[in-house]
Amino acid sequence: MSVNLRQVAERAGVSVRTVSNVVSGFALVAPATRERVQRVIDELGYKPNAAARHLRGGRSGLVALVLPEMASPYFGELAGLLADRAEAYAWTLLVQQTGGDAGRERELLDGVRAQAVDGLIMSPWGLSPSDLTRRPGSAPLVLLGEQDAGGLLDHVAIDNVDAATETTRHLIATGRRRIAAIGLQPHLVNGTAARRAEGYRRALAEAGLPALEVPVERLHRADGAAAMTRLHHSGAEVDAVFCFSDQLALGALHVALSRGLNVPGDLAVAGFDDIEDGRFAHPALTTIAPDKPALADAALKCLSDRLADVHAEPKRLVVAHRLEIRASTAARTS
Amino acid sequence: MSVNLRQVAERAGVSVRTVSNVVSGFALVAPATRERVQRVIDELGYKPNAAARHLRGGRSGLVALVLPEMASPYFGELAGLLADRAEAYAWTLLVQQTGGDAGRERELLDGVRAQAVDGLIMSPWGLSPSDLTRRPGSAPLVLLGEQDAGGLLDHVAIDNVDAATETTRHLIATGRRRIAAIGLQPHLVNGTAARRAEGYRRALAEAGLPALEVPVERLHRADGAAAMTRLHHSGAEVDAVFCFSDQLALGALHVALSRGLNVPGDLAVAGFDDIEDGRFAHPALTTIAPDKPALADAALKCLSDRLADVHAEPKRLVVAHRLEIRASTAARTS
DNA sequence: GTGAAAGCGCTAACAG
DNA sequence: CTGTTAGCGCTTTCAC
Repeated sequence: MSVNLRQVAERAGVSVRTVSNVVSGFALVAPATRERVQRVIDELGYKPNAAARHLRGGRSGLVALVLPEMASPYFGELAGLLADRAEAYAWTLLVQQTGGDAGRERELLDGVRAQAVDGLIMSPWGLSPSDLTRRPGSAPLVLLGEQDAGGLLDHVAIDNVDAATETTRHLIATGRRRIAAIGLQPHLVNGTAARRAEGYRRALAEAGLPALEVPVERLHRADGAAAMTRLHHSGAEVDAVFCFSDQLALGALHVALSRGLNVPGDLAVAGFDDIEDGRFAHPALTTIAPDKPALADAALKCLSDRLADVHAEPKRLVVAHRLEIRASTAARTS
Repeated sequence: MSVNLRQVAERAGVSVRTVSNVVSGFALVAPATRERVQRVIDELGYKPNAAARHLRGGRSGLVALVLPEMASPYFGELAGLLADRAEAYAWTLLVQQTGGDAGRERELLDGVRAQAVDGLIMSPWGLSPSDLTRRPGSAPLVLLGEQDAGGLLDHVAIDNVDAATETTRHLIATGRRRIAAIGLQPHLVNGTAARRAEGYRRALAEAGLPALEVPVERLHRADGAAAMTRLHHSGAEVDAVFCFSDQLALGALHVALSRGLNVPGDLAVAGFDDIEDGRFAHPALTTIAPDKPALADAALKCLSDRLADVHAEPKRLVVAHRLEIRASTAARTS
């Protein structure tokens, strides 16, 4: 078994209290004592027991990250950033996947783990904001994504309406007139797709252009491909598609290229999220680039603030985004 | 604060022992008592305290996943599979990133967290197998990837030499004669790239063809792009590139297409890992598809077996792979 | 500056 | 079948 405080204390000829002081570094200890104790700690390879600290102090040093899926490039990047930056708060990240399922989200929110972590960072798809406010006493929760919970929950996100408006305006500015949107998810309560659709419609309305919206089941490449195929079969003449995620856009792009379309000549394609794939696609994908490091920092900071003051006013943090214009939406040279 | 055993016991008019029995379900409890206690548990919303259980029982229900980076599609997919399947073992996954850095790997392996988890699943890049065997008493470790630790460590992997041989033979069979390999990492002790290079050389030797190896710094798309650019500038005439990861291949593909090359007409491109990107690239990427679900299952099973018997003989588990032939290496129609 | 001891919530050995 | 209780390793209050 591993070494404990008492063994270190005995060996160093001091009490456990003193060893504890040396380890935590807070209380005053005579320099000579401190050095002697430290030597014994190194010698014995003493490591404080996390379970005992947790039990005693009520803090585990663990933060749960609850995501629809880690394999998605967007969430993968975000998880990586969060894991790295969590270190500044002495937190370790624990990841749990929901598949976007409401039942599973509920389960993870109410489960044993939710009480054993210092906080949760979650990107809900299935649960509505009002569902999310109804939770028995588990750890503080910070949401990723715009969630209209009537100011009752902390959340961090970009301004999706604005980003979508900007993207659609860009497509219009490059001379496109028949612009389809791929990515509405009518079956989800999650408002992100709805907000992007709102921005899309707004820009089209400004220009007096008609909207053409193609719903999808999920947000994978295959869904983008299927939507593009449906769009094609519908006979709709389209000169641009705005996809609500880069994955959808890459799927759509794949189908367009396979059908022999010239992108951006015949069809412009824009995405959302700025995943690495999109930068190396051919043509490279125009996209909305959220400031992901800022998003990760904001989420952690928000959680940290909440822990410091449980009764503070819930925050709504908006992080920056940037329209990243690449080859897939270049203006037609006609 | 939250409810504990004692409060449930008092309310139900039984001892903590009985409540504990009801919760764990192991010991015998009279049906009437069980029901009464269960009702109080539900009423009070009692949830067992993970810290106390951990302290008492020595098991945290946590498994650390130590990876170079979560944002990489391959590791993202694997992490997702592991997180899902860990549930069958009642484990929650905790993820830590190393960036492939040896110091960081050491740190995570020896740190406090490594003692507070039931086990670790790790994909080492910086530490050599012999480094990995030198560990003070932390939790059991299962390695991902072929690690020649002289049979001292549990590890699960595909047969990299075989997979690379197969891929190279395929390129030769489609009529390619000047086949470059992109992805050696001479600065890393990790043997994976070396094994793939071995398979590549073997197949070339069989056919009496020369090898042309391009090293890379890391395994991102940008590195593949840089390698392809260097290859081009070197003036080497090449009709196929075998990249040791799909990310490298996608970077190389991007550069090739940007230079106006026809893929697969002028140049065949093959990758490794079967990430979703590759399937939707244009042309779709030929690749080695490891059986990732099997890999995840094997790693968890291996860890579970190790926990059950600390002194069992270390295992070397080999999971299946399949050469997935797609458009990027189609035979030339000349 | 340092020691003694209580107690966080749980499990399981011991008693009945 | 159920009650009582020691103790997992740590922090911290209280004494000295």
